[in-house]
Amino acid sequence: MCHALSAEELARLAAIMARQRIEAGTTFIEEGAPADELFNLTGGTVKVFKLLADGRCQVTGFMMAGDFLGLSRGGTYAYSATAITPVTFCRFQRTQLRGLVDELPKIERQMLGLAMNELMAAQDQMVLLGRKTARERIASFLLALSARAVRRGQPANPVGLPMTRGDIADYLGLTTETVSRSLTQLKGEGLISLKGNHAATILDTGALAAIAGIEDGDGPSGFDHIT
Amino acid sequence: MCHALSAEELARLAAIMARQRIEAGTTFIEEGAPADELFNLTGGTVKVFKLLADGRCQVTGFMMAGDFLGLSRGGTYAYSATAITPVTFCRFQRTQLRGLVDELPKIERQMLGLAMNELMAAQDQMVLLGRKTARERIASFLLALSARAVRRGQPANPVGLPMTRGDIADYLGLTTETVSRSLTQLKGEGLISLKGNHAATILDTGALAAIAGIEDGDGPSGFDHIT
DNA sequence: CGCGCAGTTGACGAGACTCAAGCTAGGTGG
DNA sequence: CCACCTAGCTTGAGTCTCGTCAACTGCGCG
Repeated sequence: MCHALSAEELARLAAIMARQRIEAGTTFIEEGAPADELFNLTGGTVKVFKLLADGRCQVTGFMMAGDFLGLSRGGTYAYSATAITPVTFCRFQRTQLRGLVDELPKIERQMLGLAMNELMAAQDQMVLLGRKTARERIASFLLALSARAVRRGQPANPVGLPMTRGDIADYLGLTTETVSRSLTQLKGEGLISLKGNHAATILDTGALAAIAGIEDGDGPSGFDHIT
Repeated sequence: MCHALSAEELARLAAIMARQRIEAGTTFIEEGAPADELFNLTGGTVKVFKLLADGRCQVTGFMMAGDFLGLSRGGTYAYSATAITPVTFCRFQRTQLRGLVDELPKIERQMLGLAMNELMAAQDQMVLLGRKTARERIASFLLALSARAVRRGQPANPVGLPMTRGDIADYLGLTTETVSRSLTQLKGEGLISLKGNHAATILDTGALAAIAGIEDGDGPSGFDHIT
């Protein structure tokens, strides 16, 4: 990231944080609960989601190492978060971080960058949810996961799918059955192959991108600082 | 807003900005164009949208006075923006604002606040697009507009609808016809009344909120500073 | 007065959801 | 080491909501 913190600044951060590890399946943020803490993921994958009164679920994102969690509104968390693999994170008291931020504006700049990137991802997701077909959603999803892996210095293939089909469905605004059918269809066309339930290989990136709508993955990557 | 700028700071901002007025229908930001400028709306309503290759459109938001525009990625705008009423705004050169931000961290804090609020709105919209029925989307939309009006010190009713049915459809992930049918249906049930094509009155807020899923409008309002 | 666009209404069809069986894989215990 | 067990996945059949296509209405403006 372009405005990295200095060693001294990192040390100050370290002073107020606690490292922790939780197992898969643990819900460590609940929408509506008092928002006292912030989390910075260091490993594993987390699903962030919101529920409607009747239980319908929308996953708003899958978070990985480096992502921040704990967005709040009116003193309570704006969403729930559940580990879908074993997860490690740093935990901060909101009040402590607030004081630190006053002294280290750089933190604010970093957070602004993270927020902007999330906002752009959210807008891409709105296009997906509002206007794409099931097939297009699945293609976009696979490409986005692959692109994210590359950005993290991992190979583009195979694409890890730590979440269940149900989680994918709740992320893409579909049902488990439709996710399964679409994956099977893409496999049948030779565009992807599936390795067990939690990995896929993209065999024809071009064709998949054409289906997805050509915004190849999450998009190029970072935002340009300031709005 | 909680961290307002001082008069001196506002004056410094004023030095690098230009006020402007554009008429309805003008597209003043185009997705993919070089992102040299930032915009701060002072009046009117703007639709922000993204297009797919085949012309499908997703409106990601309707912006009003006080909102910032100009999010970019890789040096180009991440979305398009079109005035749906006559619009006034302040225009900044990105390069100039960047220099100013280095001197006035408060600006960054304000932008972080705006970004966070937009992010929360985007997450609510993802729930709407991914999991709500047409009827629920329309109910949510009307309540959100009404709540936003109240937040701006305007009456809750009637709700102004400056955009066309097509714009509403592109915002809610529906078609013009479905928007029209849903509005007619709610009117038939006595929950709302329609005044011409560009205003609605909410007659039964409770019933509408029950349909919408009870996150009454945009939600309480502001975020709590820091993630 | 009439043209034109926005909106409404209707008939029909398609894509995704629901409900219901089977199937697989990974983990457990014998 | 293997058989079982169960959650998760796949597949199928039928349904329904919403999209598509088309006609009509009504308002605003020249």
